[in-house]
Amino acid sequence: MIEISNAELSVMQVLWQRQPLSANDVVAALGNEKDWHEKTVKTLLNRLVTKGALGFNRDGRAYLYYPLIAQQDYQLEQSRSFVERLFAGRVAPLVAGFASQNKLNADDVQQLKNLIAQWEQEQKHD
Amino acid sequence: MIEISNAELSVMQVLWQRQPLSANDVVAALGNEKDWHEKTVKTLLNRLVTKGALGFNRDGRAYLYYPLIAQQDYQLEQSRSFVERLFAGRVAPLVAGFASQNKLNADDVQQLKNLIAQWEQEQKHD
DNA sequence: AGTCATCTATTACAGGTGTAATATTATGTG
DNA sequence: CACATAATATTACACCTGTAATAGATGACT
Repeated sequence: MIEISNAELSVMQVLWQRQPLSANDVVAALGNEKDWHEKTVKTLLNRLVTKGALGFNRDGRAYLYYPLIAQQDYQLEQSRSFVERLFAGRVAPLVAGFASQNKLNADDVQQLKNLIAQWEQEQKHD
Repeated sequence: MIEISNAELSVMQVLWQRQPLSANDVVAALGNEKDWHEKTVKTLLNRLVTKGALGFNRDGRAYLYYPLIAQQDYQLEQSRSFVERLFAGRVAPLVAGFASQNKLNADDVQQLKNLIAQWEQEQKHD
C-alpha cells in the first residue's frame, strides 16, 4: 500500500475533487486552507508521482496531474487500519466517542439508521 | 497535543491495559505480538517519557511506568482528527465503508442502535 | 568495598516529512 | 533562432521514526 503523508493528503484531496489539474491549479486550490509556498506544493506533487499516487500528462510545458488511487479505496484502507490500531477493529466504540462529545447531528444519525436498515436487509437473505 | 508514533502506541496500549509496569514487563507483554528487540522497547519507553506520555516511579534500580494520558482521551482526539482529515468531520461515511466491506457484525449493529437510541433520548429534553 | 549484572541514558543511522531554495529544461515570443 | 520565463527536477536540512548498539550508573553479592 502506498503511504501518503498528511501534507500529501491535502494535495490528493484537491485532485480527488477535480482532475486533472496543473500544479498551479493545485496551488491555487490550496491557497485558502493552507499557507504553503508554491514550491512546497510542487514538491508534494513530485513526491506523490514518485510514490505512484499521481500520474500526469504533459500539456505544453506543464503537467496535468490526476490520482492513480481512488479516494474510496484510500478511505477504506485507512479506516480499516485506524480502527484496527485504536479500537481493536470495532467501529462502534469510535462512533460512541463521537456521540459522547455531541459530534453527532441528525444527518449522521439518519445515515447510520439507513446503514443499519440496509445491513439488516442483507442478513435476511442469507 | 502529544504525538505518539505507531510503534510507541503499541507500548502505550500495554500500559493502558495494566499499570504500572517495569520495562521488562512491557517487553514481555509485547513479546507475542511484536518481534522487537528489548532495546527497541526501552527506546520507545524513553521517548514516551520525554514526550510526556508516560511517567514513572523508581522501584530499586528499575522504573515502573504508567500512562500520563488517558486512553479514552487519546482515542477521542485521534478519532476526531482522523475523521476530520479523511471524511470532512462526518463519521457516518466511515461506518458506511465498514458496512460495504462486511466489517459490521451483529454486535456492532446492536451497539450502534443503542447509541442512536440514546442520542434520540437526549434530543427530547432540549 | 569492589565487581558483576542489570538498569537507564546516550548515541547511531537510514528513511520519511515538512518546508523550501536552487538548478535545469523547455516553450513562447520577438 | 536567441532569450526570458516559467515548468519541472534536484538538492537542502532539521526533526521524527523504526530499530538498535554502546555507554554510563547503580544495586546486589562476595
